[in-house]
Amino acid sequence: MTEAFVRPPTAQEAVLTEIRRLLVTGELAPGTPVRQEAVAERLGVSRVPVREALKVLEGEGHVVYAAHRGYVVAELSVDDLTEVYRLRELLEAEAIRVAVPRLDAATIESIGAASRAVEAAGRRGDLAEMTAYNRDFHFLLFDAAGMPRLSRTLRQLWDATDVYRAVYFAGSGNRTRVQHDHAEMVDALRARDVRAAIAVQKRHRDASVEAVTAAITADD
Amino acid sequence: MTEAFVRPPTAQEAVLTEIRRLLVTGELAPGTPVRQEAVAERLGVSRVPVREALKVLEGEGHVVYAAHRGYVVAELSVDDLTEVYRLRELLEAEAIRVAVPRLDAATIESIGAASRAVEAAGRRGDLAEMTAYNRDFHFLLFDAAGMPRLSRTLRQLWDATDVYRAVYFAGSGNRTRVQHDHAEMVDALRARDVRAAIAVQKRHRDASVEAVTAAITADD
DNA sequence: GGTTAGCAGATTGGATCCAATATTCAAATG
DNA sequence: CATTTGAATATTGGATCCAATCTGCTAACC
Repeated sequence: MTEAFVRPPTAQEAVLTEIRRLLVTGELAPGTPVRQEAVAERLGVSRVPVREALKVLEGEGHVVYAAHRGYVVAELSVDDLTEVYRLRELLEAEAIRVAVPRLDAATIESIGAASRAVEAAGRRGDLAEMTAYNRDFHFLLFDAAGMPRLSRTLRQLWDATDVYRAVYFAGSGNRTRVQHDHAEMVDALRARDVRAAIAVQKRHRDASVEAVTAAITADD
Repeated sequence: MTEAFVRPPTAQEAVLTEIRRLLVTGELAPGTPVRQEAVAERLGVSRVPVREALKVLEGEGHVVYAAHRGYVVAELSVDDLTEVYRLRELLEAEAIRVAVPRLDAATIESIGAASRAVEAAGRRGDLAEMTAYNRDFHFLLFDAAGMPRLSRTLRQLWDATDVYRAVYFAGSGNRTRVQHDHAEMVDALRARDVRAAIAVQKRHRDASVEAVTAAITADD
């Protein structure tokens, strides 16, 4: 079977992925207004699909909306960040508690593969791929809990800080730390050790919140 | 100062509140497709604001969307329900832990007032107002935690089961139980007793999940 | 007879045009 | 000189029209 060619079935979807890309790469920086006309022209579509895509992003909290004034890229305060990570702590612990006893060998293998993919991308210095595979690594585990709404909520929380995630991977010191944490996590999963897995995830997250906080407070 | 006259600044907003009303009253029942043209005609607007409102509702999980096939009112399985209540348990406990020590007398008074409003609406037999004031009662407390993202996530979870909430209030036995629980909660808040408040909330929620589960499984 | 091709009808997706609102800036007024 | 009023411009919100896609049915074919 050849690689399926996926044309987005709708323009809104194409617009959505493109705006997301602009957000994570920082081309649309927090605080800047989003001109519908500009986005539409750039992507060669009309303003209608742009507006629908922006409504989705509004729901996810990536942009804030005011009637007749339009959309602005959301800014994340340190308080917001602290809150996001606290909620992640509560919900990721739950996901791990439920998922670990249910894990099969194949899933653990997939998680290990994602870890190696993060490493490979890191050696190539490809930050975008690193963050993508890192996300795979964690959500393969979370999704294994079989709680779709929990997964969805966690994705929203991860999305909220995605803008700043690349910052974390930029430091090579952080990169080796990530590798180490991921390896520990896979060991804990193989041993079906819930407590250890939660502890690793917490350390992992704490290191990240520290780096991102530094990044946010830096450019004020 | 006279009562401010609030005209919805945009049609999408008006459409949004109207569709929400149709959802909670059950006029748009779970599983039924949402015809854009029908909604638009009913509200005297074009399909454009309807589509944008539906995108918001999609983000909130009230409708599910498939490209070129349109929107369908979301159905809630028992598994979904169990998950929603489990997540509420985790997050409401956090909200109460943070909020209770921060509560001032005025907020506690407002919560008490909301409780009396629920009771009054109950005596009138007005289910819609009961659910509204009940929501006020709980979110006055949750919001007091000063964690906007937590409040938002909790609102999403409450929204997801809103369709079935009226069922719970319909039974007069449940109504007196709610009054009793609310009174106990106010006592716990006055005493600044976090453990008691969390325990009351849990009992309150468990009773609700039982009633709603019964309602869901009934009509299958 | 069961399966598939193809043709209406219905419904959604997108583009264009017009209306409503907000913003900016200059001029008039105290 | 500060304030405010008003017009011009930019931007968003909504309506209408056309295109693309899906659905259900009929008929041809194996």
